[in-house]
Amino acid sequence: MPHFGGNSIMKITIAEAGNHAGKEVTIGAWLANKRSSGKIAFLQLRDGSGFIQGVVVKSDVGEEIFQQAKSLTQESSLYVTGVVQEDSRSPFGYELSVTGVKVIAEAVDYPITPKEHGTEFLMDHRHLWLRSRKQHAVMKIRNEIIRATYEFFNEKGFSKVDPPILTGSAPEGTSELFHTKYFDEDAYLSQSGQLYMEAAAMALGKVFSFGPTFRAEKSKTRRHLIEFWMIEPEMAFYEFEDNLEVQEQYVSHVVQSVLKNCQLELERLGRDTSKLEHIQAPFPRITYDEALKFLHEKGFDDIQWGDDFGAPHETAIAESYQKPVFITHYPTSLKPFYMQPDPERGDVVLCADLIAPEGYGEIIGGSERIHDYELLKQRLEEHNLDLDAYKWYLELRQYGSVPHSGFGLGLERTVAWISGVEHVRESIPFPRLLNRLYP
RNA sequence: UCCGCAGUAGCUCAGUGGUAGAGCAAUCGGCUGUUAACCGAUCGGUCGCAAGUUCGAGUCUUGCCUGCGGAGCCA
Repeated sequence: MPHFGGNSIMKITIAEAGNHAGKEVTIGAWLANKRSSGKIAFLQLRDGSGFIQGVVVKSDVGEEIFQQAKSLTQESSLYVTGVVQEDSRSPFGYELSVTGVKVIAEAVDYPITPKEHGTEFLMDHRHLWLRSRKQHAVMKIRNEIIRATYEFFNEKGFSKVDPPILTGSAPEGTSELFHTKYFDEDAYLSQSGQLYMEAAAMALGKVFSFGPTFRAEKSKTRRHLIEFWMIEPEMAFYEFEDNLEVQEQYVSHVVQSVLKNCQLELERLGRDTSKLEHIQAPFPRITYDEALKFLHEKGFDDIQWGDDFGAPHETAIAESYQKPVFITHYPTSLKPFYMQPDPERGDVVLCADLIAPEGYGEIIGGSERIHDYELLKQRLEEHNLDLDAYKWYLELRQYGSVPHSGFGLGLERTVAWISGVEHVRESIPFPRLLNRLYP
């Protein structure tokens, strides 16, 4: 028997295999799948860093090790020792010529077999489903998007600021909030950190947040989660147009980073990368009025000025562009109280939604914020909001108010779009859905 | 909440009123380059739950439960 984990054989990860070609190494791994014949066996190994095939040849390892390899069960954990071989037949470029296998823990009757499964079954086994090649690839892309986000904002001089998750008042009156108790008081789970980020921008200039948000909406579509993650930048002295430029640069940077650093993952997902390659700033912009005219020309007669766009409308608009498209200057009545009116037209606000291509819907909502104290107070009253609860927010306009803008990007929709997965439930490790709180 | 579809073996499904089926998984055997490997055999069932129609219900009717797809709302 060969030795395992001893001093003479280096323990490496699969991702590092290319640096050890021709050398004998040990890999801690799980058995994703296996195939075998009378005299050769193929072990599909994964260790989180990647996937590699182990080849066990009976005439090389002898009867005992060969029989052991043949009897391994799916998802058993192993220390596999072997020689790293460059091999053009492997999509990864390398194989492991196995010299020995040590079982750490045997897995009996792993539920997710290498065949097709339904959504309910896979979601019930989400804790195991994450191990599959496709889900692994989506999680790696999610991680790359997060990494590229920090990189982008750090390079641009932003500071990361963390708004609270437990809040006493509703940032927006529209969405349903999760209610909880804060000792004897009522409290709500945050559905946006924006108002706090505005305060932070007055302290630190350019800031961004990255955290979970909660919407108790009975939404049941491929674009909705109950708990999802948002990136919310807020910038002092940035006006409407400055805001759009940050957004298109940020989204472009994220897409290009994934293209550069996640090639294997995109390939494994079968993503058509040609549709991502030209995602470069600037992005097209159309106003709400222009979008409405376009929709009427397309034959949508179910919508008139002052109505919000539905999913079919957004998709129709997105389909006529190769890039994400900004829809700007929505009617004031459709948008939250804090958005700055267009100085040339009081009935629309300086806002923009960014609609992703290929039917993934709105990935960003943003606007210039009202910085005039009297106007903001008036809007709060118009929306029947409690002035006491918003006292601190109004004070931002009393002490050195400046023009400022910001936006919120929905991480899961962005992951789903870039990965090309159909549903946002696959773009977060443990999705919280209308009828699912477990696992 | 509304509209539509579905629930049969561990998984994916076929079975439209007359003996409960297939592929995969599992178990055993065969196979020296497999890529959801393949070939042979074995094992595997409260047909979502309840009531009804019928000589007879997986199949038809009603109610309920669960899930999926979409809508509204939103990122």
